[in-house]
Amino acid sequence: MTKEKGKVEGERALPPLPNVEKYGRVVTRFAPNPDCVLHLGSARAIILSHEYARMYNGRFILRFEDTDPRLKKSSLQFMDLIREDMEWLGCVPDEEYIQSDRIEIYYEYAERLIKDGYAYICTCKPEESRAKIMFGEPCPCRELPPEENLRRWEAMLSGLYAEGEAVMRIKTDLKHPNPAIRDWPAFRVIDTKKYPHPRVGSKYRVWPLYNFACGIDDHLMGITHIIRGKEHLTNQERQKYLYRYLGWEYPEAIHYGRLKIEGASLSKSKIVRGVREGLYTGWDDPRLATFLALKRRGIRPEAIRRLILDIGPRPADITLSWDNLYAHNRKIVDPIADRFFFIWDPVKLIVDGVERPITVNIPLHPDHPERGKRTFNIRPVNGVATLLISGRDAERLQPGTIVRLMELFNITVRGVYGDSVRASFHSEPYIEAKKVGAQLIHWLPEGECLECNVIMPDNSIINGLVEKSIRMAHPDKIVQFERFGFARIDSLGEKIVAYFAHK
RNA sequence: GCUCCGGUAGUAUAGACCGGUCAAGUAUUCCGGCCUUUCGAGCCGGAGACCCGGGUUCAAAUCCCGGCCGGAGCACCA
Repeated sequence: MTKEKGKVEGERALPPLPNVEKYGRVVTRFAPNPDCVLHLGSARAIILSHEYARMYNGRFILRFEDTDPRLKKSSLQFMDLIREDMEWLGCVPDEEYIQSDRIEIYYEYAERLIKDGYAYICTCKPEESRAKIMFGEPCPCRELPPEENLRRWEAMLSGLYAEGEAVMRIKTDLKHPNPAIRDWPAFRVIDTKKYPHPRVGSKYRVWPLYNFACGIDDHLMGITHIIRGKEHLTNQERQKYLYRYLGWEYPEAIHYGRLKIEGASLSKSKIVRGVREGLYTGWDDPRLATFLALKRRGIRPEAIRRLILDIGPRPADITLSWDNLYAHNRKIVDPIADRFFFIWDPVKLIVDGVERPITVNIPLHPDHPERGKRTFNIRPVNGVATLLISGRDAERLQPGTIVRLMELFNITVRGVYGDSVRASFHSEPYIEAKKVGAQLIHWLPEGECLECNVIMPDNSIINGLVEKSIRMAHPDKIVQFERFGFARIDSLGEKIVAYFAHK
């Protein structure tokens, strides 16, 4: 093993995959149930699987596991949204499969296992078989000869059993110390007249369970390295029986720990329910940790990728801090975000002693003057200029202090009169402000600004005004509102709408 | 209750398989300084961690045992 874990530009290299040399080519997969949009919780499986495939010049497969038309119903809409999410993330699969297309394949293997005496059709009441298994005792069905089981299987397929009346189980070890491993269920009956599958309707009424479909597919698709959460550890044990009976070798499996992010729920059912009930504004509600929400807030996919690479595949449970994501994103976004003045909670600033009109040009980016400038015009009336400053700054202006209006001039604060702040022109050069250590604040000329709503991560709205040059931007652009934070321009209509990313 | 998996600074991660070079590295966060016409970025410095108790050993973050804490599974869900 190499001692140097080559670090590229602050990006952590992933630890090597086990036994790569055993396989001709690394093949990984991401296998979601399309019953929700993707979120940060899925990021680890997707990005790690994709990254490892890329690292070893292998293949990355997307497999939709839509085998529950009843409880965890999938939908075509989610399949499309998942594909879009993955493309946005930069994890485009080399191949795509959908399990509801492969039902007949699963049937073939089911039959083979029954014939070989490794599986049986159990027609006991669900509670009864559960109890027997807990005690490690066989039910009468388990002892039936393969021919009888085959007959029952045919009956299952032809619709002779209703929901709950028959289930196919894989024989394992009834004395296994972990009851979860004992004779696990592989197929059940679903009344698809009542619960039609979104893709294949009521074509099938016998549906494979997770361990069967997943186990068969991982082998058939040549998956060499399975990367998934450690909640699947017992599933691995279950599936190993399947592999033994079929004479297959189980792939390498990496089980990473549970990922949480402070303050956000990564539960798919809660997200789906919340959106359906109108608790959230949609899949991209800023309070959610869905990729759609992160995207809308101006989090770049590359930041998510770096975060996940940072975290790696270790099995310890972790709770991420948003700061961690923001730090990555800031590094990506800071060099490209144009700067604008945004005044929240605006307060009038009336400055006297301004003898002539002034036009100032301020670079769109302090480090990249070549990118252009924005222009402001101040037209004093009888030596009095009316500007706007943020309420938070206004509160802190003590009478008598000198303050620099960024890129404009220095003022001496007189005091607050009514709802406006009064001040007098002090001097123009920046050096004067520097000499006295004056505070720098940003401003807008009255009449040269547009209304702007910034949607915050908690879905609250900050009302304010933004300079008219914001029209130079376009929707989806990430900008920095100086002394406020980074935000993504959402729309440039009558009223400007932006989503706050982070400081 | 049963089965399994974890526990390094506020957060995340390296080191653990193959004990010493780890009085523990890195990123972020926080604090201070420099720089800068942003409370942004950059640069420099600082603070901050091996869950606890035993054992093995010349030597333990690393191996073993016990405890504590956290998580997952025990569905005719995935």
